[in-house]
Amino acid sequence: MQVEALGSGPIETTSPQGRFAAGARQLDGGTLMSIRAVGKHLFYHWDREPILHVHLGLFGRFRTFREQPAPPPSPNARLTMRGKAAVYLSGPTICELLDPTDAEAVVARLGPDPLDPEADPRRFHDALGRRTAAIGAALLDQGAIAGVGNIYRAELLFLAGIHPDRPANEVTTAEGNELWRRSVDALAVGNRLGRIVAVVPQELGVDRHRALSKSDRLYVYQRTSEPCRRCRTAIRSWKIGSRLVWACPTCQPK
DNA sequence: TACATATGATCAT
DNA sequence: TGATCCTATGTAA
Repeated sequence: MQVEALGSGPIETTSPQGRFAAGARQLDGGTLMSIRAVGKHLFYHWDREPILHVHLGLFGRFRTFREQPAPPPSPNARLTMRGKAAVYLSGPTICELLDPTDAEAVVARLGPDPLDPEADPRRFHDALGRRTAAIGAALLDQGAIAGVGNIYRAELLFLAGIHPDRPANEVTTAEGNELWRRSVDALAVGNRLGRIVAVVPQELGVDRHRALSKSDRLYVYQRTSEPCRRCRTAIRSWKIGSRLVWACPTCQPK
């Protein structure tokens, strides 16, 4: 957890790359109070405004160094935060400062987050009912459900036995409930383990907590032409929009 | 060294 | 739908 790692003292912030120089100057010397995650969006709350909003996107990455002294940041680090530990951010899609009102506006555009105990799954079901596009597209729409990405999309649809091309509004209530339930479970496991693990432990005799290879942790994602782990049918992949999706044609019939 | 690729999202057309 | 942004990594050449 970055809050604990950085500690309760003032944080020194810089932007070696320069693209967040003004923001880093504004944050410099502040104390980090808490970090809130909503879907893929992160909100850093300090002992003063504004709020730091970060979205890692496809390439973004945090590096945390607890040892003293920390190694120097890469020259293209967007933001460095140095307190008790050093945290370096590179390649984010979003790194900006927001007033609380604007931060709330970002959250308001997001669908329910399965990791949030207060999340209202009815908002997810309503969103599906309003969409005629494929359920495979709806699951990547952060306004329908927050936090699901391309890996979870493929794995959740496999777990729920739904073909990715099915129109979202033709997903039954039972299937929608199953999708939500699986999302809550799978994202919680991922959050706990720090990596995406979709396999159900009772199935396949797999222990989620063991150090499994990536392909051991998943059912369909990037397993094209490999046999389905349940029925041995070859996994297929195709594009929905611009992103590849994977599915078992037998376990997820049209 | 070069290129393809990647757990994402926005903008222009 | 396609181009674009951004960084790191693995594989091919």
